[in-house]
Amino acid sequence: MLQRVEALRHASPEEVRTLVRLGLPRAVEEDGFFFFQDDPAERAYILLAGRVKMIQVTPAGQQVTLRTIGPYRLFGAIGAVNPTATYPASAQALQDSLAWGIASSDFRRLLQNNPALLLDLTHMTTDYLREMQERYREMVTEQVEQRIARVVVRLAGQLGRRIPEGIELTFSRQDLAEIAGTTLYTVSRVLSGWEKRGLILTGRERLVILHPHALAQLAAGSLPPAP
Amino acid sequence: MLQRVEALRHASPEEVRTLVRLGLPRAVEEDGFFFFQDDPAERAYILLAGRVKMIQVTPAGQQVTLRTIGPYRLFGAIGAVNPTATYPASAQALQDSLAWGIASSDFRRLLQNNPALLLDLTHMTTDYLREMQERYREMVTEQVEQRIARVVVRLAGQLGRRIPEGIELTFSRQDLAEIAGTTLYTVSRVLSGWEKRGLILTGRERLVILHPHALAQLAAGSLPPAP
DNA sequence: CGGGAAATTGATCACACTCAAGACCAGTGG
DNA sequence: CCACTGGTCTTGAGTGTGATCAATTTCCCG
Repeated sequence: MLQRVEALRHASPEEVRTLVRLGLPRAVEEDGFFFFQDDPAERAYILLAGRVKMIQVTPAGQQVTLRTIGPYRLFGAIGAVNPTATYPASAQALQDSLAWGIASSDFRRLLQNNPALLLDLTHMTTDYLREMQERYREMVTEQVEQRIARVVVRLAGQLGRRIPEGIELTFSRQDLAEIAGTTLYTVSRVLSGWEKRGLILTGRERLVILHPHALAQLAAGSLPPAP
Repeated sequence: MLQRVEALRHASPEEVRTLVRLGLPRAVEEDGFFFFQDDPAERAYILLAGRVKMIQVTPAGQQVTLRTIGPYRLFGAIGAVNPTATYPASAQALQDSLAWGIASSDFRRLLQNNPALLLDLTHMTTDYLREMQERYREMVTEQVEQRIARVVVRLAGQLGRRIPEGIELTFSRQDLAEIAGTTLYTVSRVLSGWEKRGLILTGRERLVILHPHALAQLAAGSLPPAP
């Protein structure tokens, strides 16, 4: 099962067994938290089932979603590796979720003994860093509609389900707003506009992308926004 | 000289010598580029003198500054390590600058042979990632004045010079605007406001922080913005 | 001095946020 | 089976922040 985790591609079967032995499963129900921002980073997690979002909360209570995690992906690892030894964000379950937790000390020991694994982790980190840099630029320079399009396209690639009509996503307007850095009102208006134009179907906590290509053009800015 | 580079703390003297032998110096004058976004990442650099900004340019020509690099700091390394093998941003000299360039292949070989170095790089990357996540959240949730205050405080810590009156920074309004993700007009207005309030002195491509504490409060949001 | 870039300041405007009211929908219990 | 309830979503109206545009002014350096 853990072989499907891209972070463990270079782990030996024996090391995987060690991880299984040292780690322990942790189930969190919808809206529950695996850990909170600034808590001491005691464990790194591998998500086995469900969906988790990494968020930061401002003093004023506003939520910003940094990314969403799907099955077989690592989370909390930055905190586990970083010298500050605290989590930089909170991890909240979007659905009932199950993860495998590995103590940070075990995780670090594993990395020390296996440079290939450490290299993999570095690649994952730099990939994520690239993405954050891109999203930062997008946040600064692009308008809301384009940003929302980017979010939808990205989520479709990561967590979309193919159905006959197109690609289905299950996110509330609020979820999308927190990811795109806007309000649920704006998201609602934009999605309504797309539906009128025939690009998507919308529903409660659900949307179906009918024309992925058109959405991708919107995201890239090559298609003008609605009139 | 290269011992002062935090990325090489765990390099053996012999490895440092190897780097000196394998690398080559590269001087770039003000406004020149060390490399461009999306170019193949042929070298990683250590800045020896001057100042360099990492930027992304949008299709429309807008510039976003991701970070500024001071002496003895590494840049271009993410591109050199990442599997995509391209630079995620362009590196432009803010002043006449000198850097030591190391071929990516040599850099990767060094990391493979010395896991401690790789670990250091991982720490640097995760630190930077933390910072990007924070700045992303700030960009989404905070108002301009607060963001500009954050930029000024951060730059003061990294590149400020102590002078009798306070801390001196040499950045144009345009520079600050690109870092804070706003326009030079807004930066100008905000700085004028601070000067009227006696928090700073301003000049051409220059500002002096008289009351670091008050600015820090502005950055933290605990001091209300100007009326 | 004079040229040119940097900075200031005013006027205008648009995007998206805020607040408010109500419609819609899904699940629950009588 | 239907009414109720709570949460999600929609839509409208009003507003404010900060971008944009334009016109000077200031400053530095040659």
